[in-house]
Amino acid sequence: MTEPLAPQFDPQTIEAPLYQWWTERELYRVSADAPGERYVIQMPPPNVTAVLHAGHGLTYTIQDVLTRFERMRGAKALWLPGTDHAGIATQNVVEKLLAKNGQTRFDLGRDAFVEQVWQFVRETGSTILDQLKALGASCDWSRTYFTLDPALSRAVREVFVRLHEKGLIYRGKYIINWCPRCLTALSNEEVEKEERDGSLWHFKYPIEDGSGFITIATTRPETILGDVAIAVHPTDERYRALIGRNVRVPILDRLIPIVADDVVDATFGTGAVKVTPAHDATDFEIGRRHNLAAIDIMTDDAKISDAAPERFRGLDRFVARKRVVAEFDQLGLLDKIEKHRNAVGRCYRCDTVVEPKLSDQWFVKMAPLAAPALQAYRDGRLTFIPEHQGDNYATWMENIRDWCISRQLWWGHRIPVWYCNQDQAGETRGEKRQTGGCGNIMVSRDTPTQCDKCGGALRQDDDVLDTWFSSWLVTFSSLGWPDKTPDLAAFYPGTTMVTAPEILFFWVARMIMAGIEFMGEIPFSTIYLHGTVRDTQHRKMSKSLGNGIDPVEVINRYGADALRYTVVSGMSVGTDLILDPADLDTSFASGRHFANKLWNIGRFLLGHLESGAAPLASIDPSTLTLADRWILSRAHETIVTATQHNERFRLNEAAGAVYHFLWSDLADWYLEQVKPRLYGTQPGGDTARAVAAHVFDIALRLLHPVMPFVTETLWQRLPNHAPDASISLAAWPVSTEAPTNAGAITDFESVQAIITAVRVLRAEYGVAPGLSVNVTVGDASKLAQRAIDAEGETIRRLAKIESLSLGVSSGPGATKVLDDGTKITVPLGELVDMDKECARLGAEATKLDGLVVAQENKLANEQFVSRAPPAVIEKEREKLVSWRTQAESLREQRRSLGCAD
RNA sequence: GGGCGAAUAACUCAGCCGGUUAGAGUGCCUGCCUUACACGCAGGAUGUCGGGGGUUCGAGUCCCUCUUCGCCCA
Repeated sequence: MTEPLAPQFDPQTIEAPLYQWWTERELYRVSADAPGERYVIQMPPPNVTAVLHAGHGLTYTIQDVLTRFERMRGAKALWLPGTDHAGIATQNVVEKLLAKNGQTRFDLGRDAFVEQVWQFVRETGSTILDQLKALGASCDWSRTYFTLDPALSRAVREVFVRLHEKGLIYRGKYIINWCPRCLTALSNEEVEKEERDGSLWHFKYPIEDGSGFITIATTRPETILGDVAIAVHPTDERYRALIGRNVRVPILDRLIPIVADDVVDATFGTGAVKVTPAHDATDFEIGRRHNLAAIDIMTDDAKISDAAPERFRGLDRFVARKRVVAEFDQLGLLDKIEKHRNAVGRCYRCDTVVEPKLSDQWFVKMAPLAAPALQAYRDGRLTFIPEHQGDNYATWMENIRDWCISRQLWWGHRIPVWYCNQDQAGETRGEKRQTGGCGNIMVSRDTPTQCDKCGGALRQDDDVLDTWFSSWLVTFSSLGWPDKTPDLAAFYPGTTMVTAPEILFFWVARMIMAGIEFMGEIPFSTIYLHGTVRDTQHRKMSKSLGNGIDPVEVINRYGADALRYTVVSGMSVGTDLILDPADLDTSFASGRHFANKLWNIGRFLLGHLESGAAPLASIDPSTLTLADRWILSRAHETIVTATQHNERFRLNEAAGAVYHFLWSDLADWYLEQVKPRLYGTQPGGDTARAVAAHVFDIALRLLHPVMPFVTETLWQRLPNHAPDASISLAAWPVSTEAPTNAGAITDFESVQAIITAVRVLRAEYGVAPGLSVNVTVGDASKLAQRAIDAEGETIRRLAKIESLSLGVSSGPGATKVLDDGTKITVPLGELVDMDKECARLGAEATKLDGLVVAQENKLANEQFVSRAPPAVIEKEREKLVSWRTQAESLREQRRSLGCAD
């Protein structure tokens, strides 16, 4: 793996072979008995049919960074991958394929259809995993699971049976969210609410005795066909006298009562509402309280059913809505139509308007599971990042509702319930199910062959379980549960959960409940909810909007490292990541540029290390130059910063610190300083090589979690480690600041200040880059003198100085005053425009005078001096001294130039 | 309707426990093909820190309020 570096950085040629090398050597495979403290991240399993999108790119990069960081710190780090069978999504994909041939799943039949889905999954299921590999994901692939694997399916059944035994699973008729296109129930979380402009229709219902009308308001007129009552608030004076009387539903000629119920909002509409128990959750509750019938007026595909008068039957719900309105209008009973904004629920998979529908479904009673999960948060055992997400979690837990877990799909874990009856497959959903046989219902871990009561034939429930009913178990089902495996002991509970906030309730909250219920322990202690990838209009990236970014394309163009760095550095805790899908070049510029820079730093440095480098420890400290001591100090500062930020999930700050160290400190300053020693035009080459190799090694390690490919490529070519070692298993750097380096930072900063001052003056007066200048340093502070003593040669070279002398300059020159009052003067002779120079110095002096006055007032303020901490006061005093000195120095320079006041 | 978040340079964003002459990347301007890198080097310009009020010796940072935008829940 150590061919010479190509002159041009080409991520394509290094990344794929490197990943293969990591995989072949099984570097990220973790066994239960591996040494180290456990660190476990469960990968949120992508849908098995998914292809990588920008959101995946973000979340999986973060997870990989954290895993690689902890692995280098010596942890037994496991990032556990898998894929999700994704019931509705996958079934929809295959149904669409069938539709191309004019077929539906019903044409194939259940078994053939499911087999077809399996075949599809086998063909395409590894796509996203391959894409993850291109991203550089260091997961333990040997553990990859699929939620429909036999082992995980066994866990699903075990959980269903256990919950049933505890009385936490029940079957019941409730209003559920029904998708008339997918023909299945949806959980509350699977329904997306969307505010839209709609109408609020006011209809008049005649009172039975002909004494008048009562007017109701509704947003869904078609449901009038299922009306069984009118409800008003019991304290509503307007309607009090009418309670208990009957009204006639005009277009149905149905007589219904007026009832009083607390849930009616007297301020909404007319204060009187129609009650349709079969098509509205609130109405259902009212119906129960008042013993009202529930008339289901819709078929599964949202057409009007036989329960309605013949002229409505078979109409689409929205056609029926118009028809109902028209009929009221004809009868003169349409009071008015108001504009009304209301939230309509839509299927999160196909965007069809969801129909609240009365149906037989399986539910999990959630309150008993939620209580300990809420307690875990209250006790501080769960940490949310950002912190405020915890409140979201708590609110949801406090108001938890039962979970509808049955889905009328074919792709998924079939519900482990068997009915002893004569009814054959076909008309088996909910209310149409007839009970024959002995009526026994069996809930079983195994697949029973006959009724355990009468020995009769059994029929399994047709429905499958909600996809999340398997994914809420993965923190332990992926480790062998319900068996007590060594893996389970070694890797449960995990450590960190990293995911998008939108699946906090879908998945994260439920995993916590499942973990407590079945393992007796929360499954992870930290939940990092990162932001969302959005376009420049802050819209979520989505297929339908066509505003997505394809990470694979980005990787092909700029490399995974560039993608990863851009994503990590652009994302801080609690904020979204905005990228421009129309301009990938610009969006990924920072990562692209940095990867290239790093490559070239490596090319340069490694080119000078071919004959090896001595370990730093073997170098005589007295041979270290100021620059050496400075870069070593900076390296140690960077270690501390990067480590702390990574620990606090501030990955952007950590990456930024290393970026600055590599680019600004190492490349712009240290490598420039060290060149003569490397070239051999100055002595001290061994020391220079040792220091350079040492700090570069540190920087590569610090950067490795974010940019695994470039860092590995360069690191392997560094001397002083085993030839077949991988940086991904190298130790995370530890800061051990050498005492000899004390003060190196301030001293070298003075070197930088002197060089910069000369460069500024050169630029200001347009001195040709090739031309050397003379420089005099006046009023040199001790600091400046030390800097010149230590790095005079560097100053001369980097600022292109012919002669550098201490003392007062003679003749006209251009001057810069440093923070400590040191005057840097370039005598430029006739090049200097005296008026301009006087004005420039004057402007700077004036600006400083302002600062000085403000600072004097501050320090004269009794309140400040008595109340501010001593350290702050000391700092402010130093500032005042510095500003005064500078101002004085500038004025002095003006006098010497003979500037007019 | 309830809850939460955001508003800082032209753009995308940092700024952590209140004390910096308010930073980075990109873009822009000037000059450089200095044999690691033009995906580069050197220098530069640009800010009522959304408005108003308050707390404090001191506010981009804390509190209140208004405006605008976004998210979640009903």
